[in-house]
This record gives sequence, C-alpha cells and structure tokens, in this order.
Amino acid sequence: MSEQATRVRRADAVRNRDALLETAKRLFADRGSEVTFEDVARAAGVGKGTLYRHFANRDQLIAAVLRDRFDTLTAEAERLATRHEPDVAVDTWLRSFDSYPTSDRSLAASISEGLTDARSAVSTACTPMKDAFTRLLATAQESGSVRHDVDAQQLLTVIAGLPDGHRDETGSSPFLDVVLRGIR
Amino acid sequence: MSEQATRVRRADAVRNRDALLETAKRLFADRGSEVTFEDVARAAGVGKGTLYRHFANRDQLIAAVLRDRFDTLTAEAERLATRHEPDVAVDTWLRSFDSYPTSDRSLAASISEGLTDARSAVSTACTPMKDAFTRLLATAQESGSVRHDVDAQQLLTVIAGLPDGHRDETGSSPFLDVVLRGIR
DNA sequence: ACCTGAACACCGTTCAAGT
DNA sequence: ACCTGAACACCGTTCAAGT
Repeated sequence: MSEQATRVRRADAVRNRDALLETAKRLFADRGSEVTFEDVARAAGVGKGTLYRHFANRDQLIAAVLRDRFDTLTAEAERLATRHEPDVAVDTWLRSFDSYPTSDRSLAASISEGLTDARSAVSTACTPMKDAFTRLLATAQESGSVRHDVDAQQLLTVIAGLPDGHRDETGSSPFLDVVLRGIR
Repeated sequence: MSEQATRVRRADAVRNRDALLETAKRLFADRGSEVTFEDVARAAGVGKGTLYRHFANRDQLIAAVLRDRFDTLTAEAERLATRHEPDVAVDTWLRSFDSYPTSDRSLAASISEGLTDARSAVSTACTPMKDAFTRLLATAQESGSVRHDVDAQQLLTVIAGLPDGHRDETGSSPFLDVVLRGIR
C-alpha cells in the first residue's frame, strides 16, 4: 500500500485533468493550432498554473490529445496483421491513419514532428503505433507487394504531412491513392 | 522625372536591404526557421526598425529570400515546355522543385503555406511558378501521361511538404519517386 | 496535494526621436 | 529619406502564496 500512495489523486485534480483534456480536444478541433495555452485553461475553468501542473508543456498536452487515436491505430494494425493479406492490411491501415478526425486535423505538424524527432512527447506517444506499422510494412515487403526502398517512418511522415485541403467528409486525402500506387 | 522620384533610394538604404537579405539567407540555412527577426537585424549590423522598414513582416522577408528560386523554377518550366515531351518535362521539373538548396530547406513550411493560402506574401511570390507548372501538368494530362485526378497545386504542396530527413546531397527526397510513380 | 494568478522571458511589431 | 532602439503586445512558462 505504500507504492499505492503515489497513485492517489484528489477528486478535484482528476476532474480538472479530464476537463482540460476534453476542452483541448474541442478547441483544437474548432480553432486549430492557434489556440493559446491560456485559452484552454480559461475555457476549462481553471487557472493556467493548473494546466501546467497536469501537462508539463504544450507538447505533452498535444501528446495526450492524440494518445487515444494512436492507441486505436496500434490495435488496428495488430488486428489487421492476423486477419488479412499483407498488402490489404497495409492499404487498409494507411487509410485509417490518413483519415483525420476533426479533433486532430490541426495537429498534423505535431504528428510529423513526433514521428521524426525522438525528443518530443508526441514521439513517446506514437512509438507503439510506429512499431506496429513497421512490422505490417515489413511483412508486405517480404511478400513482395510493397517496394523494398520504402521506409516505414518516412512513409508515415509523408502521409501525416498530406495537406489539409480537399479532404472528403471522412477526412481522407485525395493524395493517399497516389502514395499507395507509388509504393507498389 | 516626377514618377522616377519614387524610385530614388539612398545608397545606405540599398546597401542595408542587400545586407539584410544575404544575412537572412545565410542564417536560415545555418540555423533553420528558429532564427529571430532580431537575430537577422543584428547579424546584418542594423537596428530592427531598419529590417521592418525594408520588409513589412516575417512573411515578406521569407518571400524575398525565396523569390530567386521561384523565378528560376518558373523560367525552367517555360523552357522545358518547349523542348521536351510532356511527361519528361513534368518529371524533370518536379525533381528541380524538390531539390532544396540548403538556404531554403527550413522554409518548406512557408512554401506550403504560400501555395495554399492566398493571403500570404509567399503566395504572391510563388504564383507565377505555380501557374507555369499548372500549364506543364495540364499538357501532360492531355497527352495521357499523367492521371486526370491530380491537381497541380495539391501536388506541389505534397512535394513541398516531403520530410527533410533522408535527402541526398542534392537535397532531393527519396520519396519523390513514389510520388512520380503514383501520378502516372 | 492541489489551485491560483501575478510575474518573468521571449519575440514580433510599432513608433517617437534622431541624422 | 532613412536609421535607431526603447516600448508595447502576446504568449509560453514559472513560482510564491493560498486552500
């Protein structure tokens, strides 16, 4: 019970953290990456010191906002690996990865940075997803359905960086097909 | 001679503008987009008020830094259009567009923004280039060598956004080949 | 243990005073 | 006509005081 003590949190702290995360998701979705750290705190009804208590900096707040989506994508990669042919699995997964929910649309730059720069908090959050996709891609390459000169991390960075405009209602880019054809 | 009067500039003003532009190119190349506006002014040996006198804001300084490259690329597009088959012209030009000189490498985000957002100063600077490539691409599409569902502006935005890492010594991305295959 | 908001640091931008 | 740097605005971050 002594090591359990570190996990005890006051009810108001839990409430505040949840409110901050929900508020951040909503504001990023509504107004993009221009939202101020202070905006988030005020909209959540707390002081900005509280925001910093729960999220050490902007990067960590963004990582927390994205974590749900990363976890879902990790699980999907593992599921696809066991149930589909390698080429179908890669295509299907990349379509999911490219389909931004509105709440994450404005955070694409942070995702690109997280995939590339290991020092960012987003990098820690997306590593399991990156590893799961790397395995998926390697299998497809071994089976001969994807070119061997394509690097998983680079491929994800390219797709994460596809422009926001011209996406359909599911949030998928018209350019994804170009990339999928190009890696064959 | 009355309308000529507006073009007269004091020698020190011309000297300062040139020094600021050269300094900005060098600093962007050395230290990326993290360079401060004040850094540029100090390194050029002038006050920051002088920098603002010559370039109304950060966006206009970046547009001026990029203008030479945009003009070169515009001229190349027009040259290629008259001397090569449409598909060769498109491939060759896109390889040039993707090959960042070191001085421009860190400005890719501004180029993407300029291609997309008509309000930026970079947009004004890159419009002739965008128009020249649009014509090049349309010709290739009419000749059947490029897919009809590829939009010129989007294509340029995608290529401008290709990640910085893994480029060869000429500054070209290993992913360009994926895109070139994908648009066929 | 947690919250709050004043205070600090940084940087883009403006402008009154100067040559 | 142009230059200069102090001053302002904004925003991310810290921290002393409070509950």
